[in-house]
Amino acid sequence: MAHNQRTATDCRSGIRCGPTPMIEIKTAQAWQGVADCQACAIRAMVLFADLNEEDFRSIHQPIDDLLIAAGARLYPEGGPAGSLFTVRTGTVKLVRLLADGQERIVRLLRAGQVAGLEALTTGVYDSEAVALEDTQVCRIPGAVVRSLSQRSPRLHGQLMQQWHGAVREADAWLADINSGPASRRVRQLILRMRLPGDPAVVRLFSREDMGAMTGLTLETVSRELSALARTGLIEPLDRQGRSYRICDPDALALR
Amino acid sequence: MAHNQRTATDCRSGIRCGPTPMIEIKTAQAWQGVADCQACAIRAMVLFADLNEEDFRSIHQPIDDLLIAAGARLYPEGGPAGSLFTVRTGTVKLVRLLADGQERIVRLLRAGQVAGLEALTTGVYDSEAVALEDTQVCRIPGAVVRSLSQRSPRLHGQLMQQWHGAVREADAWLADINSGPASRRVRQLILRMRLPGDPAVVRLFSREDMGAMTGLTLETVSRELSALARTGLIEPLDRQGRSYRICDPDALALR
DNA sequence: CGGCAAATTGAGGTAGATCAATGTCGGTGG
DNA sequence: CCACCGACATTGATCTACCTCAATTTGCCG
Repeated sequence: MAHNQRTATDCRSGIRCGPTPMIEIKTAQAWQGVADCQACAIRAMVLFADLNEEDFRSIHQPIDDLLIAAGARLYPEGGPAGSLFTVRTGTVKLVRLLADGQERIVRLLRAGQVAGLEALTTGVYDSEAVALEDTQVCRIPGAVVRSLSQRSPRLHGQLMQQWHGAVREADAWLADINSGPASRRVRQLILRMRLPGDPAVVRLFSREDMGAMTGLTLETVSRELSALARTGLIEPLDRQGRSYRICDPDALALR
Repeated sequence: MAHNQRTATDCRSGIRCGPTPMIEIKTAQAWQGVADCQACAIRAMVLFADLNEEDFRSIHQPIDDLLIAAGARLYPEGGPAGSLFTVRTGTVKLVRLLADGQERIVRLLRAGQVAGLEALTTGVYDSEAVALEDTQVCRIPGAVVRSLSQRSPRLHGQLMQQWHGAVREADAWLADINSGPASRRVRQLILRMRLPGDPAVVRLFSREDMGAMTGLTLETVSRELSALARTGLIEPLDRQGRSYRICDPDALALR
């Protein structure tokens, strides 16, 4: 692709707090928070899985529960990284701006993953984070995690796993959906975007975003999707091109 | 690129121990080892920078100093990850094998970086690691680092930095040298491969490896290099196409 | 000197980019 | 309720950057 100059969907608004904005969770209330988080989609916020009450008492900064509207930005590339964000529900894209103004989506984060781990080290966000749909996150000050991770071996282990997951994702992103012909890229992307609850269904994104993920133009992505639908490997479930039924997963996985 | 079927340089030999094979470093000798490592290229083995003698006494498994011959493999993709490897000198490529037999280089590791951090979590290597040139590494059992990292806050911090560096590298690999037209990819790769000691000189690799790094064919890489040399942005320093002088860094960096 | 591996260069074909038109959905206002 | 509008997906027609295939060239080593 000879870099298309179009810019991605506008993210005009900053962080927007939803119905339950800025819920402060600290000390005694923290247990409530943990209980909530353990209840929330599977592993979300596992970071704090085994902290004890004393640990929570030592937290002197607020942990906020935020609802990020679709298209809103969690933080900008190069911005000061004060907090990390555990994704509870929804999807976050990590975007890097190229020198020529193009945007490249380097990774997606979903429930249980953490955005902004940079807050633990350099203090500068390496990429922009934007919600792809309405998304719930917990905003945790980096200092909180840094100090707790010294004390709690299991938090320490969870951080390792988060980092490892990020590296794995990044490598897979390159090897799976940014390698080979257009058809393979789109097919791999589809397989990765299956709903955890129902693997026979995918929720996709704007063709522009899908292009920024695969390194293709939006037109090529659209054509490939149409071709897959025509061949019967997938079947549209709506008329906006966002949901598809996967009819033949094995055929999609072919090379 | 419609996936070229050629396979990468053969890595027939396994790990080969060089002139100083299997030097066991433990307990009392460990201090020697640390001293050596601090002397070795800049930050190599910073992982152990601030451990004390008691920490070293608690190491019950051998830490080996290995010399990996160019082309030899440290570990295979999917293999059991028992150890991690700090690179002291040389260059290691991390390779992922695609479904169609193609190989994709997802990252390079140089002095001060660590290969096989997976040994700290899943215990399975996510990618193959192969020395691109004669390379010195320290092989450290994952169990050693796991247990020490509980005790030493600074080792803990060093691990965070290593993970973060890996993610940054992976993202940059995608955004910088796997995006945009062929010329840009090759130029970005050149800029990244400058010698730390002399930023006006680059050491490159086989055109095949460079293709696996950029997602281009070896012919395209060769053509782009020739074009850059013809335009005077770079100048060959040998006749094997491995070393070049960078004449105009700013022009190389252009978009 | 001969043989091999790797780099370079050339000629032609093609996958995907580009430019452009049309179609579809959802919202808004009369 | 319908006409209009803007955003986005789809489809078509060309164009081109890169791949593919293939021939030379170059350097290295026995």
